[in-house]
Amino acid sequence: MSKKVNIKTIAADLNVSPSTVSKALKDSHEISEETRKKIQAYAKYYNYKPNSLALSLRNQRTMTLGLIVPEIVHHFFSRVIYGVESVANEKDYNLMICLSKDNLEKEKQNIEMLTNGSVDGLLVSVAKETFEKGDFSHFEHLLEQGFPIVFFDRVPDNINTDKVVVDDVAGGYKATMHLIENGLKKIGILSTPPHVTVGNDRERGYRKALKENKINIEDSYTIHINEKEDISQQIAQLLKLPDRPKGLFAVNEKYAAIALQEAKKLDINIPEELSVIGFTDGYISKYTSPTLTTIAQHGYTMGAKAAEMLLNKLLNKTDNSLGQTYVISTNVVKREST
Amino acid sequence: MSKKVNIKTIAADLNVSPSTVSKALKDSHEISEETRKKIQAYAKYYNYKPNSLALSLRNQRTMTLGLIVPEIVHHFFSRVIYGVESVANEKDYNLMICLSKDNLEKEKQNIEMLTNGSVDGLLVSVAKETFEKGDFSHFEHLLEQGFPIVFFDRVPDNINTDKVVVDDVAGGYKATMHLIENGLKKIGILSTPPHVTVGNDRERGYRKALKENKINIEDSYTIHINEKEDISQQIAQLLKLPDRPKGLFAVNEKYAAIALQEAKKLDINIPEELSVIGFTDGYISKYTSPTLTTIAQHGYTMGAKAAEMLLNKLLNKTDNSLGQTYVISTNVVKREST
DNA sequence: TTTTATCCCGAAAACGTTTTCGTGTTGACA
DNA sequence: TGTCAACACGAAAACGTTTTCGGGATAAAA
Repeated sequence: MSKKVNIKTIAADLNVSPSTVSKALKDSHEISEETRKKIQAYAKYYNYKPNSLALSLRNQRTMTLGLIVPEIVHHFFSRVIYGVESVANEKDYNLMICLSKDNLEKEKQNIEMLTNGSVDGLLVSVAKETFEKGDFSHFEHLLEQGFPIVFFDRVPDNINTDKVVVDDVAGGYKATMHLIENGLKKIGILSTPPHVTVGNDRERGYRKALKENKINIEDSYTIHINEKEDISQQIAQLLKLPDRPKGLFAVNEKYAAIALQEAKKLDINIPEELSVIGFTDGYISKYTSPTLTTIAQHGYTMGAKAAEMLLNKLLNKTDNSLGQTYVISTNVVKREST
Repeated sequence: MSKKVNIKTIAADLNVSPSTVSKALKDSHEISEETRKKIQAYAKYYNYKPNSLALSLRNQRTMTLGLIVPEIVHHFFSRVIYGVESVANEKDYNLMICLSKDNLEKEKQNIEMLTNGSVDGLLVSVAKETFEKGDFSHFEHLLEQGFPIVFFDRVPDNINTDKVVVDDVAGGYKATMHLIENGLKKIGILSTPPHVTVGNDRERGYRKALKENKINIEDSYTIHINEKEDISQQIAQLLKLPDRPKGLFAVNEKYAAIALQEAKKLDINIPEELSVIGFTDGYISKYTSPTLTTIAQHGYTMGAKAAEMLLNKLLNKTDNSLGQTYVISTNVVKREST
């Protein structure tokens, strides 16, 4: 069990001062070649590595970014993390990932933890509960202090800060247009309850597309899924309508996949009798049968962009760019279900 | 933009010494009630929070755990992370998550980063490339220094250390037995190349089950998928065999899902003409049609257990438990595909 | 021989904490 | 009035770095 060395122990062992060791290790010209070589050899042999805590304390920066996501067991967020990690690593920044579990209290705890010196900046996607309760005080507090922070995907509406989002309205519009362009007119939507902004926005896009094409909006074609109850059954109801839709836009991948399953049970052929389009570039879509056409959300890009914005704030001290919003555009990924 | 306060600024503002402030904030009896109240009120008002860097440096522990995973865009690892996070949080530990991207060099970098004081202990699932190249020196080094570390899932074989794994051989055995118990005799396997240990182990379980039931092992029924080429096609070949198997064990979820797709293309009814069983409690299995029977791998449990073992090492200084291995058992989750 | 420049190196402060050990003041008591 | 305990607080060291500044030694120049 070889002991852990640090600058002071090296200094003691070699009968020099800590300052000399520090300088020697950075190839300072102040140190004679002889001592320099000696110290470097010793450091290498004993595998000296500077303590990052001490460095952070001294330099007043940690070279790590904080990342708060509601969930990690979710393909989209995994992609985001991947994107963040890639650009952070390129600039020698590390990541500290925390889960809020869509819980306000946990989110506050995370914020507190991370902002007590552990990280230089923060990337956050806000918890559902935070939206429901409308309590953004923890973020406002941070912004007052000028703490660098960038929101992504689920962003607070009425806070003026940097954010990167996907254009959900346009996404819903594109999805619906895709169905319309395939000659469909009777188009249903599987959406979320109205307080979930992403679902709501996508639904707005859906309505916009229908209106523009002068298609009547049939109320019974809109289902607001209640996740507390049996999802399959709610979807089946739509499919059992006497005059059921020929096209179906699901605001997320899960609803789309379940719709596929239910259609199969009811012997509805896809895409001949029913076209289905989902949302999110997830895991599932590629492996359902038929494979699912979806709207790609570009999680990787979103993470990368958010990290880039944050790093810009950290590196260019010129804080002119206040309250920028970057919008990631979506696109249709055509597969077998339409 | 309210300034950030710390003990020294509080001390200066209140005309007391830093030590007094520190003690007052911890309700020390050494401090008079009057000063104590005053300091606490001030701290609360200015929202003082101790700097965790300084604390870590001082206490020589960071209260954070390092976690290195090969991939995050993978449902199984997401579950593991979730498990780790849950037990770590319960003990007031934080998480620092790094991705090795199945890359040896990146793994080494991560190790370096994390072990320079940033974390108190390490949880790691080893990168594929590390196995291929057989270079475990970075881990051995750490173990020599007595650095607390627990491996999970993909663990080095010839290093004596703490690990938690799933019993892959037994899993493969159970999967095959499930098919046999359904009356099947002609059973194929979709496996990985032999150097991937998990695939290899599962295949061993498969062979064991066949042997025990005196079923002849048909070589053409074993496919070692080469991921560099078209996976669908390789699987289709097996299904196009004149005397094709009636049961199919896929060593991971992806292969199983693709097999389903290919079977559909060939108009093979599932499960009537072909039963398929996968491995891993992933995302996909629930949303394919038919839904997939799989072997549940219990990622959450694995993460939780690994974290528990590591925390035990950290908290109970009694380091008697050297080289423990905890095995997580698998079980069949029956769905529609069998 | 004295001045000056150059070369090497060390002391000390700083980052923000905690904790041990003093120490000055007060009041009680002999 | 002198002694002693109790009380309330401060100084300093420590965690592991980096950096500024100063200074001793040597050699070259005056």
